[in-house]
This record gives sequence, structure tokens and C-alpha cells, in this order.
Amino acid sequence: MGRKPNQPAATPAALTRSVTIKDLAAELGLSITTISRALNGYSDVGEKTRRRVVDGAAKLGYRPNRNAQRLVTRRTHNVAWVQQDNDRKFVDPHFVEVLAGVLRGARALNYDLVLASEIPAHEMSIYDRYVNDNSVDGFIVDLPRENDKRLDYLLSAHRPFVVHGRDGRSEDYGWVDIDNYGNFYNLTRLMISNGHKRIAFINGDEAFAYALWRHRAVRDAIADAGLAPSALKVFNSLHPMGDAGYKLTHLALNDPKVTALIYSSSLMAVEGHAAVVRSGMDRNVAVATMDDELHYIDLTPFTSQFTRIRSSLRDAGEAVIAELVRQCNEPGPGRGVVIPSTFELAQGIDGTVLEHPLPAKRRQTSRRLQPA
Amino acid sequence: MGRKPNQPAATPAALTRSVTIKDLAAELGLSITTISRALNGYSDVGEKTRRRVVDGAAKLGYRPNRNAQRLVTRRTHNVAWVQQDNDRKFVDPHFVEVLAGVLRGARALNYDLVLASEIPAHEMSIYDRYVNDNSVDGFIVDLPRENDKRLDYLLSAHRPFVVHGRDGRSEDYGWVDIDNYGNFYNLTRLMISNGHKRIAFINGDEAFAYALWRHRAVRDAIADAGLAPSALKVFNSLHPMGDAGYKLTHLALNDPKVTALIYSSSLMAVEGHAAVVRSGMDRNVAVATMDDELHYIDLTPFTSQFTRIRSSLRDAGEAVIAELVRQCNEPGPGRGVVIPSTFELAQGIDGTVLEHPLPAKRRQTSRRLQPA
DNA sequence: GCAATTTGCCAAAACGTTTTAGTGGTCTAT
DNA sequence: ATAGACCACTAAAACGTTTTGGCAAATTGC
Repeated sequence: MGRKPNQPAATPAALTRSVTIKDLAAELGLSITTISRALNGYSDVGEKTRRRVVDGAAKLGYRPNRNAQRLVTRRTHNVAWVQQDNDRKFVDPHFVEVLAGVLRGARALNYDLVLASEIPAHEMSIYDRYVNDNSVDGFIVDLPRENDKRLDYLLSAHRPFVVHGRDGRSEDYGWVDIDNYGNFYNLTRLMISNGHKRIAFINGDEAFAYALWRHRAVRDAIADAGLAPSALKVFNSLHPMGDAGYKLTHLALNDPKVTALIYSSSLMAVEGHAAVVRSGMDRNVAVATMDDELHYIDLTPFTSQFTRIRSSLRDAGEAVIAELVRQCNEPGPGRGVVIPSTFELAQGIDGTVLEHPLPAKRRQTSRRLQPA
Repeated sequence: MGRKPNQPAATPAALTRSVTIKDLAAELGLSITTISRALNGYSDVGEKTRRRVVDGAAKLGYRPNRNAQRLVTRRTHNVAWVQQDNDRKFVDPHFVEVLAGVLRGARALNYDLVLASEIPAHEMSIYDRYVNDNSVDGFIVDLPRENDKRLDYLLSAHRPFVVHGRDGRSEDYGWVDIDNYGNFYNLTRLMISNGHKRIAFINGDEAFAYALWRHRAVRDAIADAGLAPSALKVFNSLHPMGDAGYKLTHLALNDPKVTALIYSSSLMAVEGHAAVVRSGMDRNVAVATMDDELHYIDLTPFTSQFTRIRSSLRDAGEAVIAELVRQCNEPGPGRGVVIPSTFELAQGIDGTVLEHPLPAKRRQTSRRLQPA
């Protein structure tokens, strides 16, 4: 009868055994097959029998054991999201916003989210574990870099996944993203057509693809307008919070020719506002920013002063889980989803000077975003 | 052979069948029993056989199917954490901080976190689901109210759970908390003994137990020092962020007799600092605050100006998951864990005037926290 | 009225593990 | 020598579902 294991291990939890499909079958005088099929909506169960089963299940409090279901169906209805465990990562309000959207969507779709963290050095091993131990059906990947090894791995493992954001590859895969390039290109063009000749762009960490594409967009818009490269000053904040917004704005305004500020995040824009104010009333600086609709910060005091590219990160989170679940249910490659964004103009800004209408709602493929 | 179900349902995912224990047994010419026991560290497997099994498993890439394991062992190695899905909740940096700790601890203990959200109206139904469908072993509960219905339910369901914070009940249950009452009592006493005669307490939402106990502590310290109840002005912020810190501080300073400010959160203390500064140099106000070691905000510019009760929310998160896993493995009631906190004094503050030494590290039961 | 079809139900296999209850063989002590 | 203990291994049952492949009765078509 087997000696004890060396490690402490598996003390069975003292759970009151719950009611099984067998109990319900016995209670109703039906086979477990019929119970199962009645509950799963098969058409070969009579209507009154189905009602009896449903009522009986409610009465006895029968709930299918999900682990038995998962074992036989090979589908867990779980998806994994792995965060890097470095001190800074978790404090990012953008992450929390996407998370809220993912959870809301997962609830509606009857999926559960397995959230995990791993230190960068072991990051891939946790993907390896989830891929091989059958505990999740798919993956959410956040903040991709330009050629992200997580995507390499998941593509080669043939597992469903959706990236929030995009990396540069041209293969088909699941992603949800705003049109970073198009939006920042148009925004910059707008600034230029409003007469600005020197623009400071306060961007995020360009190790991440989103920041890289935004930089390219701003740069291209400047070039396409016939301005010299020196018309653009780029500043990067490696951390989404802290005093970078203030400091970089202060730095940017050291150049007296700078008349327009573009921010990659409303957090930095708001912090930077203090620096703009403090720089004195002699400066009339135009401010534009990405507005991710962070619940974290109240942007209403600034809405008339900031021109904004507006897009909801919660919506993005919901779209991420929706596409992931779609992939789990339909064979075939992942799809890209562009989250619409709107332009909200600061008072006194005229958006009509653009040659083309502003891209209020616009869909386009990842291919169209490649710079020429 | 069964008609199709009415709902779309279960398209089987096209997964490459993974290697099972049977495959490994066949490869090595051993029984599956031996494989299982070798891998699980039982002592009735010969040493060279065990090595053969371990090597073979590595070579074939064998990973036990977790759902099969969960089915037979009745333990999932999953714990659930349900957040309320109201717009404000997710943006709270305190939550994210605890989350980071929980995830770090879970990783070390080989558990996974299932994170879910639910709108308040349906909040209990999701607990009901997790309790009855065998998808988790236990629960994390955050931000308890005074008589929290979630605890009622989980106690009656006899499921392991750990609360971050405490509610008022006297039964044994798992919780992790700082000594809110003791810390705020001592802090207030310190302020009083440093000569302050009118104190403003800028607290959180007293619908939550932590804020309630802090209020009681401050109030009791005032009374025990022989001051009139009017010596205390309490302000409550219902939201952890936004401009409440500034506004309430401004309000508090309307009373010219107020010379000391106590904050329940460093977020509000930092925001409030602007109001203190703006109120003019004529006011010499002492500031004390809870310091949860939020990575979200950099408190170093203020460390010499704020007296702080310092305690790490990440440590608390790690303790939560540790206690929860302990409960899953050992039968018996949950335990309470007090997270130590330290006092860090602002420059010029003398802590020695207290009758008793400051409670740098101190353990006490929930009973001792009841007010007399 | 009879064959063909449809309807409504079911027994058994399967999913991939762990656990139970052994079984032979090799030591050790007498 | 021999009984008992121990060692190293295993066949079969169990966990709770879904799915497969039927089958008998009821309905339909002619």
C-alpha cells in the first residue's frame, strides 16, 4: 500500500463531496448520458425530460466538475496572462485599465483569467509550463517589443494568443491595437498645419513597439511636411509614472523655439502641465496627448486645453479577450483588431486644415501601417 | 449517434496530442504506477529507477496533465480573487501592490491565481460558482467591510480563504493585516505628546473596516489623552485617488487651530502637501501618514517631512497567499497574521516622549484590537 | 398496413492521472 | 533452513465528465 512520499504533499482537503452527474441521474431515473446531453443543449433530449433535468439540477445544486469536463473536452476555458515581475511593472495604470477590460469580457464569455508574474530571467519557462500542462487554452501578451520572443514561442507552439499592441512581424497573429502610426501621423500633421515649426514629442520607452511606431509616425509627418529633422525633439520616459512628465517637459521647454508638445500618455501630459504653467505666461504652448481614458486620472480639467487622441484601454481589453476566445473556438490564424480612436480638439484648434478628414473611426490592417 | 447541440459549443481545439504517462511508461518498460510514484517522490521507487523516470520524462517532454491530476486529487492549486467591477476599483494602486505580492508568493508556492471581476449586484454568485465547480481550492478577499457577507458565505461553505484586512467578527478565520488600531492609536498619541491640540484625520472610506478601526484608534487616543472630542476633525475620501487629498486638506486647514494632519494613505498625503504649502508659510503643520510602500509614488522627497507608519503591501500580499496555501494543506481553522510595521519619524519629531516604546514590530490578536 | 425514418434514451468507452491493494523477491535474524 | 520484514514494482479501480455507437418505440410515407 505504498510508503509515504518524501515531500509533505497532498493532504486531501476535507471537502464535503459534492453532487455528481451520477447522483442526479439516480435521482431522476435517467442515464448520465441523458443528463449530460440535456444540460449541454443537445437536440436528442425530449423537451419535458430536459426540463426535468434542469429542474433537478437546480434542486440538488448540481454543478459539473470543471476538471472532469476539462479532462475530457481538452478545453479549460482559462486563459493566461503573464506579467513581468519587476517592481515597476505592476504600478502602470495602463495595465490595470486593460486588465479591467479583460476581466469584464472574460466574465461575459464565461472564461477565467489566470494571472501570473515571472521575473524576466525565467519569463519563457512559465509560458512553457502553461503550454504543456493543459491548464489554459490561450494567452494574452501585453506591451510587445519589436521582435518579441513571446510571440516567437507561442507561434511555434501553435497556441491561441492575442497581443495587446503589435510587434513588427508580418505573419498573421492575433492582436488588438490602436492605429498608432496613423493617429500620431495625423496629429503631428495637424500641429504643423496649425503653424508649429518645432515640436517636442514626449514618448514612452521605445524598447516597446507602440512607442517606436509613434516616434516613426511623428518623424515621418515632419519630414513629409518638408520640415527639417531638427524640427522634432524626442524625449523618452522609461517609466510610465514618477516625475518624468514634469522633468522632460521642463527639458523640452528649454528650447525656446518649441511651441508644441505631444505626449504619449495623459499621465505625463498632466504632470507636464505644471511645468508648462510654471514656464511662465510668455510661452503659449500647444499640448496634444494620447488619451487612453484612464480612470486613474481625471482629465476633465484639461479637456479644453489638450488636443487628444482618444481611445479606451478597457475596450481594448475586452477586444483582446473576445478575439482570444474566438481563436479558441475557430480554427485558423489569429486576426488583428484595430480599436477606433477619436480626435478631440483643444479650444481654438482647427482640425479642418487637414487635407483628409480626421480618422475618427478607422480600420486598417497591420500592413498599411508599415512606413513607406 | 447524437444530433448536434443547439448552441454552437465545443469545437475541439486542434492540438497536437501531448505525451502522457502511458507513453512514458511504454518507453521505459515500467508501469504507470511506478512513473507516477517516482515523479511524486514516493519512497518505494528504487533510486536508479527514479533517475530513469526523471530523465525519460525530460527527454520526452512529459508534463502531467493538470486537469487529470486535479480530477483525481480534488486539488487544483488554483486560488480565486474576485474584484468588484465598478469603474473606480481597479485603479486603486493599493490593489495592484497587493496583487504583485500575491503573484510573487503564488509563484514560489506553485499556485496559480484566478482573477475575476463581478458587478456588485452579482458578486456572491461568482463565489458560489467557484465554490461548487471545483475550479479553485481557496479564496482571497480584499477590503472587507465591517460584517462582510463574503466572509459569511465562505465560512458557511467551509472553504479556505484569507482576507487582506479584517472585519469585526470574533470567529477564527484567515486574515492578514497590519495593526491598524494600535498603529494609529500610537501615532495619535505621539502627535498629542508633541503638543498638538487639534488634529485633522484624513481617512479613507469608513464603509471599509480598515478605515473604521483607524478612526476608532485616533478617536480613542484623543479621548485617553483627556482632550475633548472636538480636538479631532475627520474627513473621509471615498476614492483612493483623484483630488480628494488636496481638497480635504484644504478643508481641514480652514480651521486655523489645526496643527497636525494624519493621512490614511500616502497618496492623499502627497496631494495634500500641495495644499499645505499653498496655505502659506505662516502655518507650521505636522504631517503623519500611513506609508504602504506603494511603488506607484515616490515618497522619498517627503520622508524627512512626514512621520510614517510604514508597512509593505507587497509583503502583505505574499503573506496572504502563504496563509491560504497553508490552509489548503493543513486542516483546521484559518489563522490571523499581523504584518509588522515600523514608525519613521519626521525630522524634529521626538518619538521618545511616548510612555511605551513605539511598536516597531508587534504581534497581537484581533481580540486585542477591540476597543474597550 | 408496413417499411422507413425520426425521436428519445442509454451502456460503455474514453480522457490522464493518483491511489489501493497487492505480489514476488531479497534481505535479516534466529 | 526459515519466518518475518522489507524492497521494488504493478494491475486495477477510481475521479466525474463527454462522446460514441446503438436501440427500441413512435411517427411518417406510401
